[in-house]
Amino acid sequence: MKRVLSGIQPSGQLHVGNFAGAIRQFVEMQRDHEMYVFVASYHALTSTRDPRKLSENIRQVVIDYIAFGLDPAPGKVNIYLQHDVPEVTELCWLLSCVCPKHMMDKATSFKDKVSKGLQASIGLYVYPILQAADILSVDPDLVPVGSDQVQHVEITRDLAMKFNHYFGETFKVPAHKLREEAGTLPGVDGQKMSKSYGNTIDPFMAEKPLRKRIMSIVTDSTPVEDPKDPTQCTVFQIFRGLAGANDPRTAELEQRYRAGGMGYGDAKKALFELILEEFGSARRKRVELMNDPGYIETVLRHGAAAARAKAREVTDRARKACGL
RNA sequence: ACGCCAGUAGCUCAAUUGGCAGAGCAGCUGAUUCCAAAUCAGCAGGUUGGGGGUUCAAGUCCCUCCUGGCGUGCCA
Repeated sequence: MKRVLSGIQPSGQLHVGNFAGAIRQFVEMQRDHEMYVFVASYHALTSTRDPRKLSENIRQVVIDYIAFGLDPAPGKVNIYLQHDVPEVTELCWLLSCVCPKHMMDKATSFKDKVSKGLQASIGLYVYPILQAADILSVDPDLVPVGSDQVQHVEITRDLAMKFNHYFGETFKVPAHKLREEAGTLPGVDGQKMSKSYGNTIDPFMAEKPLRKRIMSIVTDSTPVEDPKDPTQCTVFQIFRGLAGANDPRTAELEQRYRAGGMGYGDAKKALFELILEEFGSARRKRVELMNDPGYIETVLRHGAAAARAKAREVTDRARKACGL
């Protein structure tokens, strides 16, 4: 069984774009993979200075992932907090010492963030090394990522190979697995759905605001009676992204677009119903989980124990290899 | 460590010799619309970075601290 590692950012409310883009694939992968999923709490510190909010977000993202269907039962998915595995920071240091500075200078995510006006701490700068440590700490076979993260996995591979070259075979060099980008959804304004654009749809919202949110999706002004091109419509793209391209409901909605006589208001109602249906069990589960903090703690404790056992092995290997 | 510049609504910025803290955008509510967009009407938004002082009156002047940017120096 292949081992898979993935990290998630505790960046506040998740949205249906996250689900279609990544979470759903984790849920599918858990059937036939050994999975390690961690909350990137150290990484989060590169961009937040609000302790209360950070700890809230960390807890919430765990709840939301489980609500979405990640199964934290022993032997299924190991969910843990990054800072519960301090070995990661030691690995980060060992890797830092084989990382040429120019490798970080070239990292596009750093350059992007700085050009957007984010304050550049050393932590943000060496972020890819910490990420390499996350990955290498559990000897994964695969690291599923979006296209924006491919470079970071390449850096991980480079650092692992460099370390192995200098100190002998130590790290398993992981492969990245590009996530299907078909999962990318537009937001209510038609741009890519992203928290930073403020255009997300949160499947856990109360029904009334949720409905309003969906109704506010930007459309063109084609009259009701005219046929419409579904591929040009944000509402349809979101619908298809959530229901699936091969789902009969998607085919039916597509027909109604092409036939004419259906207004965008109806399409939005269909999307609203779809979201309530698809996320109904997640919504209920989330309420249960929020009322059971003890359970979340247990999950995290088990996850941390499993991840830490792996991380110790790897760290021991690395220490010995470099002469410590 | 020292020096210079800056900090006003979520964002970008105004505010005359010290004289009622404002605008644009974003946001929210309503009208309109199949739903949106656009437009119109309305609403909300603030410890002017914190504290102290001068004054009848401080965003504005003085002191101090904090944060950020830039520069110089010092130590390793």
